[in-house]
Amino acid sequence: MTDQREPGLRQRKQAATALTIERSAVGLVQEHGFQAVTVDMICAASGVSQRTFFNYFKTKDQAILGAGPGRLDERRVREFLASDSPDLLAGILDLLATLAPVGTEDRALAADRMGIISRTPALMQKEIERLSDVYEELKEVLYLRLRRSAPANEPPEETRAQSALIAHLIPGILRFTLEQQNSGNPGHPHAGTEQLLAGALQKLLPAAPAGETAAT
Amino acid sequence: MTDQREPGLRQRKQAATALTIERSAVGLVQEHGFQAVTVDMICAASGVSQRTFFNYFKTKDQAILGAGPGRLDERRVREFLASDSPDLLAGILDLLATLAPVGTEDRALAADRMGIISRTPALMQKEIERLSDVYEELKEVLYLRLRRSAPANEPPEETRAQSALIAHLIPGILRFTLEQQNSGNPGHPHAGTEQLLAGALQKLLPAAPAGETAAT
DNA sequence: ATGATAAATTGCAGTTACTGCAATTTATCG
DNA sequence: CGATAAATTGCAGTAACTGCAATTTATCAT
Repeated sequence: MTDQREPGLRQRKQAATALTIERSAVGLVQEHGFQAVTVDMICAASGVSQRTFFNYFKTKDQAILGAGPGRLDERRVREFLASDSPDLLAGILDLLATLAPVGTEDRALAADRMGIISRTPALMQKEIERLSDVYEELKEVLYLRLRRSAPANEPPEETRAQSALIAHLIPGILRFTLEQQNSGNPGHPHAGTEQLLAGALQKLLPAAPAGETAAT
Repeated sequence: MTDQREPGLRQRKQAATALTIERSAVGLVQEHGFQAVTVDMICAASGVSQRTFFNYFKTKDQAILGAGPGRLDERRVREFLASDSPDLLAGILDLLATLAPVGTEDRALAADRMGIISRTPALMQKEIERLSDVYEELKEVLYLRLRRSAPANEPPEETRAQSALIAHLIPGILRFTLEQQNSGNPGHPHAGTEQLLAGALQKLLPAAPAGETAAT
């Protein structure tokens, strides 16, 4: 196991430049719009060479959206798994909210990020794409959670498929809530989404019996 | 109104080269994989200059995935709107199936396309992205259809939101079904998705009453 | 058929994102 | 302080894509 006791001047500097680059990127996008910002502009604003830029971030998008851990927050996951609340959706959204626009760093940056993401369709697209990396994990977590509340006669296979399906549904829901809160009434966060979803799905599905678990 | 009575040698040639390019693209991807195929390769295989390539297709992806009309098939839409089947999901999937991998052209190409798309995650991503253009339309169609079956006391606003939500959900469902039919049992197309969805959503939502339309 | 006209094809140069490699700077540690 | 390894950088190159000006090619009136 490689130790990581002391922060070290080196690491500190590295973290600093990473932050500088991200801030420059977000700032420039705020000022000029996503399209108009080039990597060279970000480099100039950050005082690093283009090559160094790409040492820090694999893509331009990553610098703007933040490196962001491709993992769910452990503590939240545990809470979610332990929770007995029937409102799964809220739990899931909460789970994702932590990592969506936030990295591990400062608040202002995260807020700015959130702003430009929800204001720029192209960026929202990318952000949701970026989030896809988490779905694998979400699927697993979901499976664990679903198994608890699943009836005994339900084959694990089905529960698994359901987890996968729900995980796939999440980006859409996310996108929808973002879109809603962006256009029209910017007041309430994602209140009512569940009701909406409930109503919508009752119409979507053939019979949707409320007490029977399909055992075809 | 600009007339389009005669096909014209010109238009014919144009359609031909478009097809040639698409076929070359798909063929090359089949042979070398998506990553390894460059625009220049496609151009060489099609006997056109790179500039011409980009006159026909805005992006490399478009050549591989097909230009595909960003619109739903009129006839199908009408059928869908007229239908009384409670199985909305099936209807929607059917609606989308027509345009998903198919353009207006030949079968073999469409089949090959379908193959490489479902085999290449990156391409599936792009394909679903490409489909997003249709969601606006789908949302509208959905609204029209939903309004019919909606209870009288439901505000149109809510129906509208529901349509939007469902439209956003579709890519996820599509992705799921593709994933399912790709891995594991390649037998049945998208059978059981509805049951799965029903089960999953009963768990997703808080109470999900089966007779009441939420009127918060 | 023939030449004028407009459209399509092409070449060329340029921009932007991104990569590999080799050289140089810089932090770290004995 | 000097050796070592890591980070930064420059440079050259690839690949997608765009604009513009020149050229080819289909179309159409004569």
